[in-house]
Amino acid sequence: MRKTKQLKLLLNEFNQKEDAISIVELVNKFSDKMNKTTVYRILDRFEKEGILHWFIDNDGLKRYAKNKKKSNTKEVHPHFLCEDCGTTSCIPINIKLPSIPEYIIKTSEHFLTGQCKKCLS
Amino acid sequence: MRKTKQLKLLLNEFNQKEDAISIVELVNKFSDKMNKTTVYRILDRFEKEGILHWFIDNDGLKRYAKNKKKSNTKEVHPHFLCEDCGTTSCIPINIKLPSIPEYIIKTSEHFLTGQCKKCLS
DNA sequence: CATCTTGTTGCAATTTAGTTGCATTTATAA
DNA sequence: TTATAAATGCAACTAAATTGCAACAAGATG
Repeated sequence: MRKTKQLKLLLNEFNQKEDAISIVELVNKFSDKMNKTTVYRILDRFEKEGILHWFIDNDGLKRYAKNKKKSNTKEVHPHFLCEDCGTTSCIPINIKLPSIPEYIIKTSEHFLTGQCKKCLS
Repeated sequence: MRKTKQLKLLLNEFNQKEDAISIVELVNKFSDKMNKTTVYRILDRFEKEGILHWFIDNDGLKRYAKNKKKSNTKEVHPHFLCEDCGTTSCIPINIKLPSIPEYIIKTSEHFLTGQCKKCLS
């Protein structure tokens, strides 16, 4: 991957905050810095490189978040949307893949909503 | 709710098969029987009546499935997409809401992929 | 340092899911 | 049978995401 200035801007964004960020949010934030197509493509590359992972949130919007360790396997942890502050974040707990009789489970997405610790304190 | 022929067609569809059906699928299947707007609106009514519930699948598509019992509260059970046969279904097990320290959990969506029992046997 | 190669970007056009307003139709209660 | 409110069809619209192609620029090579 070439270190273009657009790539650096996006990478920096994910290094600044831990939250999961929606593509729409990024496209708007950087609308004067880069084309929306570029945002989509860079995020796509980041995912393939194992830097980010993504999931579909409650609204059907795609969100990206940083991986803890570089890996190409999708991380298995819940994603949480706070109804109060609106931030979506990865919950750093290991969810054990549920075992269902007669099924083979390969991937698991867990999406939660409620109130986060910041908004409760 | 009036028993229109469009409503009966859709209701029949959900009575025929247990699987979760995407709106897109229904719009295509009944494109010569009713307008797509009608599909959206009838499904919306079914949900308000507690006949169906919905969730966003892996692709960001809205899917509807029958409720076991009539209720207006969202059911808490995992949804499963079989990679082989492509069907999405409700897994009839009770998922206990995960408890996360310092968080209040209100809703929980669990989306799984893998292979279903039909495809394994 | 200059130049070449190819990965990357911008732009415009397109696709697709989902929504809205309004005129018309139809289920059903009176 | 008729009135009326609910439901439908249609066309236009919004918004997310994708695609093709020409232009650009990172960084490797000489």
